[in-house]
Amino acid sequence: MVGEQSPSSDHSTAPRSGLELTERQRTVLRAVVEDYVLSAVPVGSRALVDRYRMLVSSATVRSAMAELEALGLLSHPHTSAGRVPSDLGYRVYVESLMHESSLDRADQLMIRHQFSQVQLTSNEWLRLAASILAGSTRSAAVVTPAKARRARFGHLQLVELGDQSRLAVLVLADGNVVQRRLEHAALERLMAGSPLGQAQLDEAAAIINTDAAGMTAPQLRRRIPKLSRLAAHAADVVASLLDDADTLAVEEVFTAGIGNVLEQPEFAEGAKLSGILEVLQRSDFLEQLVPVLARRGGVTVIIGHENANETMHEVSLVFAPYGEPDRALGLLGVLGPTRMPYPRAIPTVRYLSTLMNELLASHSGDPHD
Amino acid sequence: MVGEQSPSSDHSTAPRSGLELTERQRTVLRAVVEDYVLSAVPVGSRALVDRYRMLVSSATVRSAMAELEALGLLSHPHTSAGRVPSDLGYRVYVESLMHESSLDRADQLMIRHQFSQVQLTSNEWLRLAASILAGSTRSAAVVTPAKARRARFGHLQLVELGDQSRLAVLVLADGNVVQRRLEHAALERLMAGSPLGQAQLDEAAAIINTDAAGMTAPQLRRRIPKLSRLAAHAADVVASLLDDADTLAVEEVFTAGIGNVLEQPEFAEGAKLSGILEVLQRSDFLEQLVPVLARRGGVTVIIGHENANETMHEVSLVFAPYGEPDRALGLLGVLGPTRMPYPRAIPTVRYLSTLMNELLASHSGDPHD
DNA sequence: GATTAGCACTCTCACCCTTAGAGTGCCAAC
DNA sequence: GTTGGCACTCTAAGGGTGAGAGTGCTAATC
Repeated sequence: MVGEQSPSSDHSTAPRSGLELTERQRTVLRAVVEDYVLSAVPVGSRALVDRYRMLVSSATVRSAMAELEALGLLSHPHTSAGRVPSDLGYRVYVESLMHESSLDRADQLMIRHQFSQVQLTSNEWLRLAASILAGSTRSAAVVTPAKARRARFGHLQLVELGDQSRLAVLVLADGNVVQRRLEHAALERLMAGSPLGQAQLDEAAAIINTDAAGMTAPQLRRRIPKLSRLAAHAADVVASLLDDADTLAVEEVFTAGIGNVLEQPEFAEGAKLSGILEVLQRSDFLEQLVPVLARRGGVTVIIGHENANETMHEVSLVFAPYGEPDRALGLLGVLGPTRMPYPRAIPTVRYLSTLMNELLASHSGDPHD
Repeated sequence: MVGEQSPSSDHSTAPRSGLELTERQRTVLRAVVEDYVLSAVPVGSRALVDRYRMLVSSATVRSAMAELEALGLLSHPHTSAGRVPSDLGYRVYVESLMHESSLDRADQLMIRHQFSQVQLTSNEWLRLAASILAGSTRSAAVVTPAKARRARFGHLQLVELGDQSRLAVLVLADGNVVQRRLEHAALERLMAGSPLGQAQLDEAAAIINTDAAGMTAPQLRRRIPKLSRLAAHAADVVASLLDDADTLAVEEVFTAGIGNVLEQPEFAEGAKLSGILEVLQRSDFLEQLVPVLARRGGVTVIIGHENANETMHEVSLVFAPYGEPDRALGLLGVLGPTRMPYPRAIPTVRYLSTLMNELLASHSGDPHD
């Protein structure tokens, strides 16, 4: 897996396995990739010369293709078919051949505008992000909410509701909000039947708020014995809410544009995609991706077999983290066939990740769960 | 569109367009439907006699088939192919031919158990419902959150957070919770720079809480001029939160098991499904379904062309509402090819809808948004 | 009168063959 | 190093054929 940081970044930092291509080979490889991405049809030497107005004969291109095939960058569906890029071919293209522009100013504005229309308070903005990504790249998009690897206590509020029940609202350190309606009976029993007023609830919350700042669930549990009865009960509730936040993990995945991928000829038989969708919904797949993406930062491209999961061997991912590594971290990106318009997908993912960073920062810890 | 209420309900209440079938025709139609649902292959007279140990000859079955075809219940892909049920054929089958059993006791327990594992506080339980539905029917499942058609005020709490910002937590009359972090500057400006303490926030909230019970956004807005400056500002925030709750509407749709449908031969070319997925994501489609399902109550089956939307002409829906009509109403159901195992899908959808009703009622208005 | 056996007929599907065309690889010439 | 030429290969599309499944009809049977 190799990625890159920004349009101006040095793509050559990646392990290149000592590949030194001639200028001609580079030109041919680039042309093959770009033609194939557009047409989905294996591309022959003749067609290449015609379409890209090359000043050499098809025979010359043919020999360059043969060299590239020997290097493992192109392959042959069968003897008399044109060439198709291999995963490694796409890799080299992404690393050093692609003309990558940043996103159109107009597109940027349009995207920004759409975000301005929606409240960051709900999950809607993640849905929006997925839908923008999918529309703009014509691939399937995936977005996970930004949350801390380990939920930490931020602030607790116990709210007396009109109907006699209570609501615990827990703001996590990463800005997410978890809430739970408390059973009437349980609390009441603790107080030997005497009804609890908002005042007592506030008192219990205040104890926890000063005591538990930044704590994880186990840390908080260790403190429980030292607390008063009411506060201990509240702490117990909080600890279990923290557990919830931990286990939910990356369960919530927003996808969009699956139809785009279904339309691609490589997935003409729909059954191919069904396994991939399943993997995507399984929490472990994206979860394993989090540390990798976080460490690399910026956009990471994973092409076909580079994917650890075998089911994903026929697709490419273009992903980026957003949020802050030690605070709340989410993922976003697109999934498509390896024959993906990388020069379009990469800047779009990059722009959206920086934009979402920005939104997250400006609303500093805005709840969106 | 015709549905039915419970396993013991009278299916014959539905408009039958005066169809009177002989016993033989009924047997043959039932066999054709059940065979075709399993095999996905047009079924011929001979195969039917063999597989269902009918005590008549294939010629007899043939003439019954011809009669059924004349009635529009079966059709012929081409002259020398077997018969395939028409949408109307499925309709009659669902109405009066199907042996519908309620869900296995074991299945019921398993489903119940899975729900006991998950907090009803988050959207996770809707996701779970979708995933159970999809797994149990091997179709695609769709679940929308239960919410009131028109959001009404329930209870407001303004929370002073540790980091100087504030959180407005609004509990709707239907039990859903909406929240928004308030911009620091805006509130402060109103108070001419003097910092707001929790006491003042509580005061503002208290005014609204006594004043605005059960109000919709426009109703609340009409009251704003009569309120104090701080309370008016709070009311403004609440009104906009109510707006949010209204417009989000059915936007949030949980789907699962799309892969199941992709595996069906009728969707072998994935492109067919892409349009359907799109329609499903469009809010208006499910939204239009809400009143229909609510009015009918119980399970509603919509087969192929019975679907108002043309894109959906090749699929069937088995849907039911859950929640309370005038309070919070959600939808759940499955989507699959018209060749769907109705005797399995219908009881599953029915059981899940009653179960979710039960859960919703026992947690009476439990927040799950 | 319903049921059935028999039979001619129809249509698809799988198979094979053939051909056109695209593309390759190689080699000798430039 | 590049190129034109050429033999070779392989696919994809088209057409023909036969087997098989299924139908509809009719005349005979119960």
